Amino acid sequence: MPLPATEAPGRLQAALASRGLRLTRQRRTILGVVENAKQHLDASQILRHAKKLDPEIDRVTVYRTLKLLKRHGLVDELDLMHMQGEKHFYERRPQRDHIHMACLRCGKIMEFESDLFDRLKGQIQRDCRFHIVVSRLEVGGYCADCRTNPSE
Amino acid sequence: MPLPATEAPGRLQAALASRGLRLTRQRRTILGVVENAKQHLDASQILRHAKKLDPEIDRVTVYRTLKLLKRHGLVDELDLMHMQGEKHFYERRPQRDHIHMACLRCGKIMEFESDLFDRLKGQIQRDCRFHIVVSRLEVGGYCADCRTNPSE
DNA sequence: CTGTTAATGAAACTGTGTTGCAACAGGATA
DNA sequence: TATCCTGTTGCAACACAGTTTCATTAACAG
Repeated sequence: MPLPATEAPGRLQAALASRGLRLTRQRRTILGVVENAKQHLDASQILRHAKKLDPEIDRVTVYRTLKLLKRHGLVDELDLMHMQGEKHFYERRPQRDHIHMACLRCGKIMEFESDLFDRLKGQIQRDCRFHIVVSRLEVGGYCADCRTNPSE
Repeated sequence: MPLPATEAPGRLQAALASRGLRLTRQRRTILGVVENAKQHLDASQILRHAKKLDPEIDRVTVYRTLKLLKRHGLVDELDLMHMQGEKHFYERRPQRDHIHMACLRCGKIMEFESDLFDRLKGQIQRDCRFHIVVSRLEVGGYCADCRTNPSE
């Protein structure tokens, strides 16, 4: 469940256009799907949603568009600890990075922002003289519900 | 490049045995390969190394053994930011978690331990009442060498 | 409107990882 | 050391995410 979108819709479209990339019908559709998603979607889910809006869209176009968005830093790719096979999930890159927590029992995905995380990234950049472009912190474990109701 | 192993060799074998799992010839071979690896290896590299020691070994056995080690928390699975396709890399689980930094230009993988990382995980466990079983922090960006010698 | 050029769709292909099953071997027991 | 039970192996076939090739189509600049 991505954190609530606090920015105007169409931000991805605007970002692509400002980089001189062609805004095709298919790209608009896929961008809309990613932008308005209520959960993290994988490529095949994105294709399924996009096909409802435009039945002609092909899965290759979905893969190519996701690759493009990733390369431009407009979406982040997640593994969510590979709980459901090897697929990848996508979300619009947020203003502030967050951590993904995956419950190994109920499969729920939670997000968490933390100053410590921001400070840790600052430390990496300083101490290792490493310029961070993308970061991903995922943890697997057991959520509060599954710890208190292990019988359910 | 995994941090230097500070423990006696054969730790993985001992750990498997203590859990009552069968120590077959093939498992000994694969455990040895993982334990003595100088870099992070993926499944096909582990198979190649294992085949040199035991040409009869099958790739399916490698996959099954890695799955077993992962399930028992004896090895960690890494993605290393998917810089070389979708394969996974493996390393013996260290006493203390570390961060993996992948240079997007030269492909080098660096490791880094940090108190802030330990504190961040503590915060997650407390604030989210989430019991962490496995964690993975990977960052992609540009290393010191590639920042100072962008022309090479 | 037109031309250039990038994007698309369709099919075939890669490569990683999995499954079903008959044959085999670890290791506990006597 | 021989025997048995049961987990493990090897093989072949499979599943599936993601990529490549290339002919066709459509953005959008002029």
